[in-house]
Amino acid sequence: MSQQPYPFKEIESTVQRLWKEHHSFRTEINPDKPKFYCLEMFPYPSGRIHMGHVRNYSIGDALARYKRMRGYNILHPMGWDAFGLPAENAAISRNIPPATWTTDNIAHMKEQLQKLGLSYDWDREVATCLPEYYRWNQWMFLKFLERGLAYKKGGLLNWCDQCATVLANEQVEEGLCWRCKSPVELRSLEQWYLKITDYAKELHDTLDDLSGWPEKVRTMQANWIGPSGGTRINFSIIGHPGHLTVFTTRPDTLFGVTFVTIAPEHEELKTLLSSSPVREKAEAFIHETLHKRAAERNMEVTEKEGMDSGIRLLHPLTGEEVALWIGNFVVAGYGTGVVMGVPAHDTRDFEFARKYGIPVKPVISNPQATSIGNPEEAWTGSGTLMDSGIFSGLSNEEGKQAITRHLEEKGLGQSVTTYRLRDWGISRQRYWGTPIPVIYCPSCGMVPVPESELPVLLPRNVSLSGKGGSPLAEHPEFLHVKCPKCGGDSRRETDTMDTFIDSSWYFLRFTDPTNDTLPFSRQNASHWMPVDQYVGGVEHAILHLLYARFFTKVLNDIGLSPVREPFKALLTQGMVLKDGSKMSKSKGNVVDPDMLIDRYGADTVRLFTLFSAPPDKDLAWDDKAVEGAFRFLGRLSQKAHDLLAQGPMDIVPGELLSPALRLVRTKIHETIQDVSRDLAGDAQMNTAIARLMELLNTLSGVDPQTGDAERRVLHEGLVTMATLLSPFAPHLAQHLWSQLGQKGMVADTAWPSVDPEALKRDVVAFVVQVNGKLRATLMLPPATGEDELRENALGDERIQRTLEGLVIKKVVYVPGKLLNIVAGPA
RNA sequence: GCCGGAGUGGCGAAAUAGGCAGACGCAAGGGACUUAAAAUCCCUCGGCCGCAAGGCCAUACCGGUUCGAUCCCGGUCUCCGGCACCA
Repeated sequence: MSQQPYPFKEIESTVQRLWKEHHSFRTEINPDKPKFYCLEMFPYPSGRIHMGHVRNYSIGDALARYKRMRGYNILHPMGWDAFGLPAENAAISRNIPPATWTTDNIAHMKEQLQKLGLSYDWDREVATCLPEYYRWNQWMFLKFLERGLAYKKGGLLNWCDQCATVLANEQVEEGLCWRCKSPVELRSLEQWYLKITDYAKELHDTLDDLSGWPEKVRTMQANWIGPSGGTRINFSIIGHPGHLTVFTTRPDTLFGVTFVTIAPEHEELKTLLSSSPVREKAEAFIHETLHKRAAERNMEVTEKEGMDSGIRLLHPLTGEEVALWIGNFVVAGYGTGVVMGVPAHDTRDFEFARKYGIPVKPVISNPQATSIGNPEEAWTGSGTLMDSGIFSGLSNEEGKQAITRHLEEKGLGQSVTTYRLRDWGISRQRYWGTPIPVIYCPSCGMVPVPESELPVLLPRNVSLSGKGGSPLAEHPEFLHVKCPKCGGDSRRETDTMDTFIDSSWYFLRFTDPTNDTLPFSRQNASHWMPVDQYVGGVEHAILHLLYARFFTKVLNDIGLSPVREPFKALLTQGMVLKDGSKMSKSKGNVVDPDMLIDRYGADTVRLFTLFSAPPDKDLAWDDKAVEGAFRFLGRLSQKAHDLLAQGPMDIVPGELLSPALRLVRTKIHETIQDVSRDLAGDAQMNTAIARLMELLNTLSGVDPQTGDAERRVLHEGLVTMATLLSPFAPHLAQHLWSQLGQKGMVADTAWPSVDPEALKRDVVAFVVQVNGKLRATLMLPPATGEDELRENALGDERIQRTLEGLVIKKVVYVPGKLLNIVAGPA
């Protein structure tokens, strides 16, 4: 038998042509089959695919192909998250229009993906930068506006000077811009928000129902939304009508309040200060604090600073006068932006009180305190209320409830749940995004663009300087427009939308990608939604997945989306590492997928990325280890060649096989069983592939030259191998399938089923232990009973030697598996 | 600080209704074929002791439950990830 090369290039191009001719992966709704929507996170068209993409899409494709063979009607689409900053940067540095840069990148990356042989229905391809897509962003924005879920507000915002744009809180990482890593500062600007906080409770509470999501991601989202149960308490203001409201999780410490602190940027502060004796000083302090804060954003914890505002409040229960301080440590956007200061029972308040000489009043007994008098630190544990009027003597848990109830009865407070989550700022002063469909009229004010005038097209001929400000404001034909209401001269909104909007509903568009009257029809979405399996990087665990859930809920509320949760199951794949860190251009440790495909073929690259680590773990790239996958496919290809070199053969039903060949058949069917089990549960593709390697190891012991029986068993083994391998290395699988005389496409073949006869073994290995330690393995029929097994074990020389001088005290028997003899000295 | 997750050979990793620890692959060593190399094939491959048969130790560490623990329970250490002046 001659040794043959593994002609992967020829195989892969032939098979890819075959798929194209057969339209193998075109999606058609088939009501006779259960549906399965398999989706991988669509890429940003940066120019070239990287190993992270290869891994993401290899995992998704294996699942889609497996489900297809399991008889599901598959939706497996792909598209492009095509708006974003890099296109503008490329335009500035290389003088190419963003649209051209993006389109070229898409063309190139599509070619790369096609070389991998992924089973996408390319007829459903979408690109978010096309008007056919982004007009629906605008349409949805108008729906949000109608429902009061989009609003414009001024305020201090995170500003990245480098990118010349506003960033959402979610896009600030340790004080740095998530994209360019330069420091973020605060700027006062007006911008559009989406009211995601209206959905905070549902987004949080329904996380429990997402049983197909990794625990890790659910926890991350829960922490991000950050619910916190507490009480709002009103403090009236001396010399002013109304009151200031604080939020606290410790109403039990209310009697320990010795001051109240307000955030420097709090909306009411300016008005209150008008009557303050230290107004000018306070305003200077506020100004200084806010600027310092922006500059020090990326520092760990800023030193606590504050000043007495001169304003005085009244304690709601004791009626005592309490000073209102302005403090740099109070977060304006959380709770009410005002906190009560209880230095005796809060470490921050304690630190602050010490620094400024504010009294400390303990109201919760500390069982660990060594002396009465001025404590050395805040006691934040539990204890009994003291010096708390009628509440003294209660435990602090009782105190929380009693004080809150009391405040509620008197109309001085209420029990509430606050969330850390804040509204989503979506305005961007950038060009390459969806124009916000709003017009400003001098007489009518803000006027939404009428639905019939959508899309508001993004003009092509815009000059980009990168110098800040919105580029669309420099484009007169875009900017100047007549008011839709009164026809007067007006201006368009020149901000564009955050690109996270684009990816917040693309999975719905895939169910109906060419619809030109709606973003998608409810009928098509009802058939395919929810996404049964979503696959992507864990870096999107919070932002993208939260926004997508939010959009799906809103679209459900307006009657469009048939579901409230978009993704039934989520698989977050690990990163691809090289030399211990993530592959990146800046580290110079990238491995180019094209080069690998050229050298080893797509099947090898796919197989290796799936084999080398479980999908959810990080994958350490190893150039040498790739060759293991390549060798496996080469040996498999060789084995098929060896068999076919023997010419055609007849099938003999019910043929009696030699014991050795029966064991080979057992292995074939065990492999079917094991691979099926690996893929059915948590997508253990690495072990599934290991089993296929084991099967080939077994098959390589069968020589087709020996006889017809050998050839027939080998044929069964290789046909089985082709079907089981098809999700992972689809080109070679199809090639073997055809070579072995099978009809049609292996991708459309039913997943093989186990022959229970083949699984039966004459003998199995029984483990014999003495005191829990393995001392012998006995090959006996699987049905061997306890007495018989015991007899055999005691007849074994090694067991006898071990038991010498010992008395048997007990024997444990596990049917079909094990015997443990417990023995000890007499 | 709070919340998650993970610690198994030289390396990537297997194995848990508690029952042979290290499947599969990489690397390494030895051998066959070859003028030679590549490719391929065969053997060895957690540590220690032993000529061998075999024995002892070993799943981060300490302890517990059990006939039996990588798996369950309690404690300790380390690493990774997320959030963080959130009241």
